[in-house]
Amino acid sequence: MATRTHARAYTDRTVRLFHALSDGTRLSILQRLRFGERCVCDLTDALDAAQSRLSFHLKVLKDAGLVTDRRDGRWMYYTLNPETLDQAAELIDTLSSAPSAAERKTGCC
Amino acid sequence: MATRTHARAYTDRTVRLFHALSDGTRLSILQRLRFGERCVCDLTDALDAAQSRLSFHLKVLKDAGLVTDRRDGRWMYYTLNPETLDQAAELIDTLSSAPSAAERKTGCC
DNA sequence: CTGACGCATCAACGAATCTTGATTATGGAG
DNA sequence: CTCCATAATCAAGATTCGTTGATGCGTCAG
Repeated sequence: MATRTHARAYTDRTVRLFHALSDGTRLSILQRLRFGERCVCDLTDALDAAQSRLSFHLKVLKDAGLVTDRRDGRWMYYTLNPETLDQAAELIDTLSSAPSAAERKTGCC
Repeated sequence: MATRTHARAYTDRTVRLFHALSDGTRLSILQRLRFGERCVCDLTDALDAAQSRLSFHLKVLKDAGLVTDRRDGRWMYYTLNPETLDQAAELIDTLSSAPSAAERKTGCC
């Protein structure tokens, strides 16, 4: 059933999103990016972390849609993606909200 | 330094919170709990999952503060904890908000 | 008391995740 | 072209996580 597939993809995306937020290094990166665009070298200095480590975490954040990147010469600049953050907040709001009439009718989920 | 310790504990708590949200089974549990209190047996039926598996995930959710439990006879009832969900939403809002004047003054983090 | 039920906990295993150091790819400087 | 800087990717190892089946603990019924 198509809706099943969609539900699956929806869940996968949500899982990836919260997984990306569930790591200290990645949260530190996001905190830094609140102050604006940063290149990887800025972050290695600020967080005192190896370059390959940051590349790894930046990829996780990017795959989750939490950041976007841009190349300028030999530098890669990373920026927060507020859209995805908003979606994350929405997902949480949904969890703490009462089920709709339609949801109550169909039982659940 | 005390503030360092506090910052560490704060980060740990945040990491645990989002980690708890980054699993399909746990998200399904939370979805069910939106409809109200449920015992473990309800959830094993609804999610078609082994009992020990649900116990494991419920513990993760409880340790993160996302649910609370209550014993009634031989049944354990689990309930959503909206406070923690609100905190999660706040954490995300902070990430997507512009840094305060004080934050900009002290550089960052 | 005894047996059954509901659930938590444990041990063991495979899978996923994170870190580190080395290698590769890309772009700019000389 | 050659060399250096920046960053992505890879391989290997350590750690954490999730699942399963077995065991233990508390509670109720008979």
